[in-house]
Amino acid sequence: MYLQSTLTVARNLLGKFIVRKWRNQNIMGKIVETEAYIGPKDKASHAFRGKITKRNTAEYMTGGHIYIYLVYGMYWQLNISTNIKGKPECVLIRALEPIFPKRPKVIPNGPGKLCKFLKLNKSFYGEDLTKSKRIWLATSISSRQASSKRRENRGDRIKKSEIVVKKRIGIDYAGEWAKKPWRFYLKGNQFVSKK
DNA sequence: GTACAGATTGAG
DNA sequence: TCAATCTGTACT
Repeated sequence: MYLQSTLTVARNLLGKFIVRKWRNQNIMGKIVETEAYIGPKDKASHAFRGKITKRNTAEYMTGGHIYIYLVYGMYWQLNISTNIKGKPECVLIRALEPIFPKRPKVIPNGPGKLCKFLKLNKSFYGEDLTKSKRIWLATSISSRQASSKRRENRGDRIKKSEIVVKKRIGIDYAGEWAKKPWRFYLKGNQFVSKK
């Protein structure tokens, strides 16, 4: 799943569910927006030119690990490493559609707010999504909590025509790379970030 | 030790 | 349009 090319994974993640166990309840959201970062060639990647720092080592991990870091001193960014060990590629999760709670205080319609919604912080750095007991991915949701929207919650049924491809956000400094169409989101979904 | 950028956000 | 806010990194 996570070992394929980053662009493929970024696409495949759309419509999947993130489940986060927190205080005896499962916070859930459907992924509606992702971006691909493909180092070392990608200037917008933290691993541009193969740079290895303390901050970005998780990006080099084998697919399925969490790469989380702080930007602007305030906001966490949730990434999932992709491809094999040693390839600094990852997918940034930019927005979720809240499933539970359905009307959260913080709406996860942006990468910073998404981490607030899921109660994520540095303690998740390098977490293995395939093994973790506190956060994992699901392709569909069978829980009662999501039953009212069961029809929309078929995470594995995203059609190609429902995916919009655009250039990435907030990386104008990356020149040519900023124009790459490596941002994916679900057409018409109200929780996709703006700008 | 200091300087400074930064994959954002919400208020104005 | 713009400032808040702070960690990691690259310097001295």
